[in-house]
Amino acid sequence: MANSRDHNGAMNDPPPPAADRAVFDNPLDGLLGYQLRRASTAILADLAHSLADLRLRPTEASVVLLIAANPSITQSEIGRILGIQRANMAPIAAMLTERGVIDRSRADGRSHPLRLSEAGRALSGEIHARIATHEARFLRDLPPTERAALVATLRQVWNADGVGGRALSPR
Amino acid sequence: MANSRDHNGAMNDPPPPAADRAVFDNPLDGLLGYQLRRASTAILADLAHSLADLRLRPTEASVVLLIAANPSITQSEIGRILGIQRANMAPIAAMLTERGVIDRSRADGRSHPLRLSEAGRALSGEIHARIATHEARFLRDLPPTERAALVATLRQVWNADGVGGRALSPR
DNA sequence: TATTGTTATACTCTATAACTATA
DNA sequence: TATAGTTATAGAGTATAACAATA
Repeated sequence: MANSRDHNGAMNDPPPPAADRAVFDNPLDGLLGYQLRRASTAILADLAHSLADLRLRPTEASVVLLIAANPSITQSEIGRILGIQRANMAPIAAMLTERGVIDRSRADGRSHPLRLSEAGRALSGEIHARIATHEARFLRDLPPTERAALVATLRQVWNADGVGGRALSPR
Repeated sequence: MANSRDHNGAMNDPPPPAADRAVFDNPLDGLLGYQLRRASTAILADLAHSLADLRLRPTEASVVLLIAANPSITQSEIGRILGIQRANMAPIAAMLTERGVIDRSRADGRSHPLRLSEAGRALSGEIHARIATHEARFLRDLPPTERAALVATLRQVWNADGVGGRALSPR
């Protein structure tokens, strides 16, 4: 995966020709969308690897953490917060229930408040630990002040509904 | 990283509790991986929408731009640069050839240098224009100095092979 | 032996439509 | 009528294994 030798400190100077082997120009290198995709897939793959022996995928682990922080939250609410369709939450909730990670009370007849079981709380703690180690791998080369700024800027990028309040890509 | 109310270094404070409706805590909000995934999926969906009437998906458009910038590049080389498996490049190159976007010479017997056709160059120009507009939508709220810094920081995140030179998630 | 291109296949995430049962 | 949960299905990106042709 690592080929492009470039790090151009500031913007996008093309990398200096190497003379001994072919050098290619990557016109995507200065694009936010490209860098987001590459960074996101790299960190996601590493997270998947970090969680693999827990038999949890990143999405599933994120659901566990959200339930841990919000006992009695419903599937639909989780989906709205994490950007997961209701339809895609169903098999995740079913799997976590079947594994004994969550308890599904029945409050309403249609709403099912979700809570972690005892085992689920232990699992949640383990997920936290894995994620902390995982994140540190990617953040260790960034000055601490830049870390928070990066996260905050990213939050601003996808939460930007625009100055006029209109949403981007209103699917 | 637990679930405290979150630390955003400077920028977005969490929205003030509304008192009339339930407020949930998102323990993922301070995580780099989470913010990367949300930002990446948002911008990717917008890009897909921006390219839809060209009948190009983001990946395909990125291949066109890379060929435009590097005439005679091979499929394998494109894959190495963009992080696309050789196996996944094949149907993309076949489709672009069938549509008359690229010309495949046969240099080698096994290497096929790719070049844009006349129509391909026009398409490449259109892609550039679409992407410029698209990127501007997500960057317009960021001070210009922060834009380049953000892109450079993201590049650093996924290109960080670590201080010791070992690669992250070496699949 | 190594590389290019290819086919087949599978997994994850995402998306929509349609259904039920409740409210 | 609107919402919660579910099922079925499809699209897109990514991944591996295996093969033929070529170097």
